[in-house]
Amino acid sequence: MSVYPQTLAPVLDPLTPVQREAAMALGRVLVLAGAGTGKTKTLTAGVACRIQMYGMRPSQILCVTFTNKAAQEMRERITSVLGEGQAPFWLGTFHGLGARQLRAEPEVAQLHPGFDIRDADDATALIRRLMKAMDPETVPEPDTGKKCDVRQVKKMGERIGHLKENLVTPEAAPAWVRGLIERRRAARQMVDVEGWEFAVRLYQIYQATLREQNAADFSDLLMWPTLALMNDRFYRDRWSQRFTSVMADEFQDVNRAQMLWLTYMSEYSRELFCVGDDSQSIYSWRGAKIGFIRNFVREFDGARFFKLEENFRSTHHILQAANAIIARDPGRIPKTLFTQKGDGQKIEVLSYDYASDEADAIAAEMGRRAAEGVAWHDMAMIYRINRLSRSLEEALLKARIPYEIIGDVGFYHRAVVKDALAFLMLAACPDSRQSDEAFRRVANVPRRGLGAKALGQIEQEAQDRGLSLCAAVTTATLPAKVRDSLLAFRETISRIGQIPDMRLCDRLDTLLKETGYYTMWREAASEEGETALQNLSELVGLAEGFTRLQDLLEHAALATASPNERGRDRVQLMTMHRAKGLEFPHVFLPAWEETVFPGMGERNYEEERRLAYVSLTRAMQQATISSVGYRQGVSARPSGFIEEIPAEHRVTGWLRQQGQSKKRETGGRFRHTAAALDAMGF
DNA sequence: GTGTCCGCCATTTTT
DNA sequence: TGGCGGACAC
Repeated sequence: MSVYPQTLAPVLDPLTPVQREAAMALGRVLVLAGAGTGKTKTLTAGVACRIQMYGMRPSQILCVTFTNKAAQEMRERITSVLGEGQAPFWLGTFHGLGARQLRAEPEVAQLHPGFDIRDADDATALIRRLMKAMDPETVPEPDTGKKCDVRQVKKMGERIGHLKENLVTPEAAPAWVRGLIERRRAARQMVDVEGWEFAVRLYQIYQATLREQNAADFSDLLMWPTLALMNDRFYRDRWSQRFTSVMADEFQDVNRAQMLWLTYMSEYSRELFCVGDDSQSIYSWRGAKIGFIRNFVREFDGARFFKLEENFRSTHHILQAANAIIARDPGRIPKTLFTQKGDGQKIEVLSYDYASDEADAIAAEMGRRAAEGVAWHDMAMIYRINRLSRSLEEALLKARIPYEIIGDVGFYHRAVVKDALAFLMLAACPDSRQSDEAFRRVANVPRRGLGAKALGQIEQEAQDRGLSLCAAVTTATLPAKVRDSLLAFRETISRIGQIPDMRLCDRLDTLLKETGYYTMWREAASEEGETALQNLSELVGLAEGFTRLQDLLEHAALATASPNERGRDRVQLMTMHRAKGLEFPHVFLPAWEETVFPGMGERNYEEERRLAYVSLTRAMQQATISSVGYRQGVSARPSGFIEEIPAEHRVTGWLRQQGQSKKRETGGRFRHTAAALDAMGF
């Protein structure tokens, strides 16, 4: 056993030998951490070792995660172990750290200090607008025949994102796409040539517009620093010499830009510590490249490799089921989870006639378990697609079971909140093009008679005279009524914007008051208006914590979680993707049917398999899989994944089954507990 | 020109 | 079930 300083005992003593060795390892390190094997714990210990054992300063450690939640958790853990101020200064999400790096030298993205960060919604809105503005005939019309419907906009947004993930600038895009088309053709794959060519043109206009507005989208935050690291030796030296160690969480999910960023940032130190699990790679559709984790050891000569296989979460049957399913994932790094917990319960496999039966039965069983003392929040329903939550929700409502759907629109993405921030933005710089999008958003809220025509006039005027939209209002040719109301609006906004020494939150409150925004919602006198007002007061309260507008805006763009208190005692509902990283004693997995799960098309079959692995390994004590014979009027058959679970680890019917449904006797294979039937009123 | 109603359509979504 | 685009009426 290795020797380590006494101060590290609280961190290292509780670790397993492999975890400890991994945490203490230096150089290029890959820790393959199976589900529930203490990934975060090991990473945290790694940070602690670097500081306490190897004498690195917290300011010299770069530690990156994907989610704010993970970053926050790490920060808390490190602080609790090493003390206040000991967490790395450069600890955050890829986007958060990229933003920080870009703020330091915005010129690498051809931006100016104080640039704006556009979230996904903003970017989509901009793309939609630009697509509409482009010659409509050049917009590719797929099967639907619609001009530029949501799907088309989404697809184009994805393509632009794809280009950026691959570090393709607008200038380089035409050649790159030509290459892509060639490659696909050579591989005899279908290529949407016209669509891609359109995407390139759109990308160029989109990026030019962002630049004009001094704004960066999410992908920019990483693409431009990475390009600078790649192409500018001095930039690279400057940045990589800052860090004696670079550490990454959820490494299986990194895309090309992120991988290169990590590589360059650690070029000087040659210290790159990555933790992840290739079996939990479920974001390929967002650009994640599973190859980076699978080829890590080959890629970096002399890299050290550790495998964490002892699971501290689930019981034996659950792990065996998960192991059996993931064992068939081709190309995986072999890994077998084991536990010292007991056998536990076998996986329950159930089938029903209809989706409503399934939902009712799950609700009833949840009620039963709650009656036996299981807390509501210790039970979760995890499904493949959001659409399924509706029927499940209905059943829970009917059974009066408290539930919470994880994955609703985050607080900062709500329209009201974005409106409010737009007022602030507009007030801060009405005469800058940077606030053009803010103007578009709220100039007509509440209604000031500004429609497409009038906006067109303003746009024209702004274009001709090089003004911001807000400034162009003064001289644009507009109907008198519209002009007057907009001028009044403009006056209000800039007056409040210029009040000196006003706190951000007070300014916001005043803006909302005087622009009639509060009144609009109050007069709506609807439930929606009610929550809007609540959100607004919440936002005003939140703004108290910020001095600079830019900080509030950045926080709003990069943060997602609602500031609401979480963890009330409710059953948790979420998608499989959302469930990654979480754990629940009781997990229900409905709709394991072919075409639902695995989803349609065999293209991403391997990833669907990994989703099965992720889903099953969320369960600590009991996992219940179900399927139905008919869903939405069409017959369905059980997911192939079900029979991949060895028979000795699964059982058909509720484990504590007490009786069979009379109603189902004819069907034969449909079973329910007596309690479930009672609850259903049979 | 703008506001409103209707009908169509949906994977997964860490930032 | 809801978000969006498009067709209509003021």
